[in-house]
Amino acid sequence: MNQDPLSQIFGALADPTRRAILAKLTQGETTVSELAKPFLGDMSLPAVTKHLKVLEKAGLITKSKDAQWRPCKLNSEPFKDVAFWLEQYKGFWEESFDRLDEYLKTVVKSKAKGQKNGNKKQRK
Amino acid sequence: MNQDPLSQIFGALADPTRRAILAKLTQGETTVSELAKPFLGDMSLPAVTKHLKVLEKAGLITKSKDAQWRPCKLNSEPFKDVAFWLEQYKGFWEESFDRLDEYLKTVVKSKAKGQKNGNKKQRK
DNA sequence: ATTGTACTAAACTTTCGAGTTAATTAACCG
DNA sequence: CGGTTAATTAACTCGAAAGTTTAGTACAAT
Repeated sequence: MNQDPLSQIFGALADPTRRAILAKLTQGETTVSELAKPFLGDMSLPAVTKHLKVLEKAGLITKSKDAQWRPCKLNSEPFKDVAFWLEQYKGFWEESFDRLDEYLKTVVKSKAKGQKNGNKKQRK
Repeated sequence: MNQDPLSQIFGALADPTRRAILAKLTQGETTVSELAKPFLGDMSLPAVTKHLKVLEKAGLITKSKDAQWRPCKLNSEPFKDVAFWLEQYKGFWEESFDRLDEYLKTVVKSKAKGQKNGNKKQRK
């Protein structure tokens, strides 16, 4: 896995089991075995432990200690990071005001290139 | 890779090269070699082609044909999917109004369990 | 002390992702 | 046609991710 924060976060989210765990945690803190229950038909407990470790390394959850239990809870920061990253694209899908603007920019760019390369076939 | 849409999307986003490509595409449609330029010091052209294929399979971009060029453009749907998924957690990080509510729920739950299992040591 | 419960660690297998180089297709140009 | 540019395909390496089983740690209850 790439080690930059966003890559770790997205990497952690790219698994339905881990997303299901996160969804469960929106209902509040729970232990590892509680979180594992829905998946024990499909995979072993150590597998779930590993998923939790991935989520933890991405900062999405935090584990604490309570006797032999390891209650897990959600962490908000990575979600904010994703939201912040998404912001960059909000403008993109929410309108097409600046479509014309973008189009004009690419036209200007290829015109400039055209003069440099003679009359070879150009894009646009 | 897991094949459900969200996993493919998040998987595609879990790589800085691919996110850089997406960022570039917010400035408008471009060809493969244009997109590849910033990375040709770090990796080969086929590597970039592969990244584009991952983005395409996730639905994040679309390739078209223009003579020997393959102009790529952004697709909004997957971004919407991510935004929609994130919504589920917005409430979680934006306030702690219902923290007390959640706390009370877990207390009620463990009390009920306590009465079923006698006086064995319980969480909370 | 011993047993039971909650969880983790270690060792291993298997699959898959990310990169490589070399060859190939496809389109244009002279 | 022959050459160039744009991009992909094929075949391969390498490492890491995701799962397994087995064993080990830590704490509590009896």
